[in-house]
Amino acid sequence: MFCKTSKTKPDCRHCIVRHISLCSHIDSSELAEFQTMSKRHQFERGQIVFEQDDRIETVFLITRGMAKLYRDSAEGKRQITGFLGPGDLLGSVKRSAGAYCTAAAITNLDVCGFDRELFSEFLRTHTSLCFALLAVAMDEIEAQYDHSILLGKKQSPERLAAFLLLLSQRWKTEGEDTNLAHILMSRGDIADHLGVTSETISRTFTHFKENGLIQMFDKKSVVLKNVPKLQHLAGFEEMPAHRMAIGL
Amino acid sequence: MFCKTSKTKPDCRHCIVRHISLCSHIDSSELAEFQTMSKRHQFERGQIVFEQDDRIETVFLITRGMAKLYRDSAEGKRQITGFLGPGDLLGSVKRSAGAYCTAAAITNLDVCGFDRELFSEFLRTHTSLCFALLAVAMDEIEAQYDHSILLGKKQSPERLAAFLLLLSQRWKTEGEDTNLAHILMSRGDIADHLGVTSETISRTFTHFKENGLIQMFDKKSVVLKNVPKLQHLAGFEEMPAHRMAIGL
DNA sequence: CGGGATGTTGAGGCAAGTCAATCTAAGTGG
DNA sequence: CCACTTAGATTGACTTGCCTCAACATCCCG
Repeated sequence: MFCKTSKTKPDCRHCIVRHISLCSHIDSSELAEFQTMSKRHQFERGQIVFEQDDRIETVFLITRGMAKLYRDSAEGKRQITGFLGPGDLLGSVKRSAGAYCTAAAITNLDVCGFDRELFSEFLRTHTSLCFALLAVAMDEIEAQYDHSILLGKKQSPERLAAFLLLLSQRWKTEGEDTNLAHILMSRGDIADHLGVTSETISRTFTHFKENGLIQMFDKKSVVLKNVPKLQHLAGFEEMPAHRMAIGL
Repeated sequence: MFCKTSKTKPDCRHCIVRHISLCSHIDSSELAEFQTMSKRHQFERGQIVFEQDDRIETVFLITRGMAKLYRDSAEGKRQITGFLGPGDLLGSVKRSAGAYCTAAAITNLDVCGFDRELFSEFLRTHTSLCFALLAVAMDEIEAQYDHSILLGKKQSPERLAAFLLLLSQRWKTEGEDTNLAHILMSRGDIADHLGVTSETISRTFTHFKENGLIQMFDKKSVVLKNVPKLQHLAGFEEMPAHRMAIGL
């Protein structure tokens, strides 16, 4: 794996994701032991963290930046199963077998790496953390259910509306206006996530602009001008809640 | 909940799903304690086990029959997130909040019911079971990834081929030919699972018959006549493995 | 043996895909 | 600093797979 490994020792106590990640379930007394297992890494924008069917040796906890998870089919089609940000967990604890997805950094990425075996062993001896991870995994299942509904039943405007609302809620920076969405991924990535083509994403964006639903200063930041209408389009009764995600 | 509760005491040691369910991770010494928590129930074909947004008080382990899990949207669209059979777990351990999906019996259904709180407590005190359930949850996430790929990128013949192969592998009865699939659900259910209409399912079935891919004695049982071609259509490099599923 | 539910087949329409031509933005090197 | 390159985004014209609506067939169960 070609990534920078930082020389600075990690300090879990003052970690930026201490309270928004799985680590919030590790109490102070056990934090020291947990910390000794971790190594900081960095990946550059575009770098592959691990490839589908690769054997997973390390699980990563993202502290900064964003990654995409995808699987390519034999015919060259790509489905992006999700995007992961700060506080999210990358890599399957369970399997010594191959990774299900490829993980790639879409921005520069800071992560905390744990040897999979050690992490797994830590889980087996710390029931509360294991239970917490189980809860995260179940949230992930529900999130995937949501995505199945989106892919199975919604048309493209509904899909993009749902995606924009989700973006604006997850990963919003402290104190920032809730109706601003930073689009860190390309149009093609959005398309591969929402099960449409990038052309359709483009057309839907302009359609939203023409109808005053959104406003765009540049291609990477969208202001949601009419949240209720977007929510109605998306079929959301309320705003999606922030959650910890996991990517396998 | 309107369901029959059996008078016969359950005997976990000789349970039909003892070795193909989560219970296989409970060793004999702890089985007695586990057994005292369980109550057998039966649901009739068509009965609702729990409704979406219902508070979950009981988790069920299916011992016989099949259930479907779905969520209805405000506009009356339905997405079936999965089908569950013997050995599969029904109901979220984690949440005291509402169920994500509605669960309905599509055949007569025998289940083992556990009080959610008790089950959750048992997990917190039995790390190996908790870890085993975590592994099941991660398998479920991967299965949902697969389904996202199906819904996001595949056309209807590919979808149906994948579904038939999955059906023939999961829930196959002992010693039965692997290329026979029992279709316990309706065409509409298949459609709502695969993100198409029931008409499209019908048309694709006849298309498969005309091309010698399958043969049907009646509407409920399909013989896979050309598994390699179906696999190629589905984009499967190998047959899907049996797994324990979980439905929330 | 009827009647309601479920499944099949046909005809026509439309949302989104495909292909292709621009437009834009971000580098890169002279 | 500007010309050149390249990747990504947008827009348009055409095509298509699936949906919709509707008619008909079949199954199941009292």
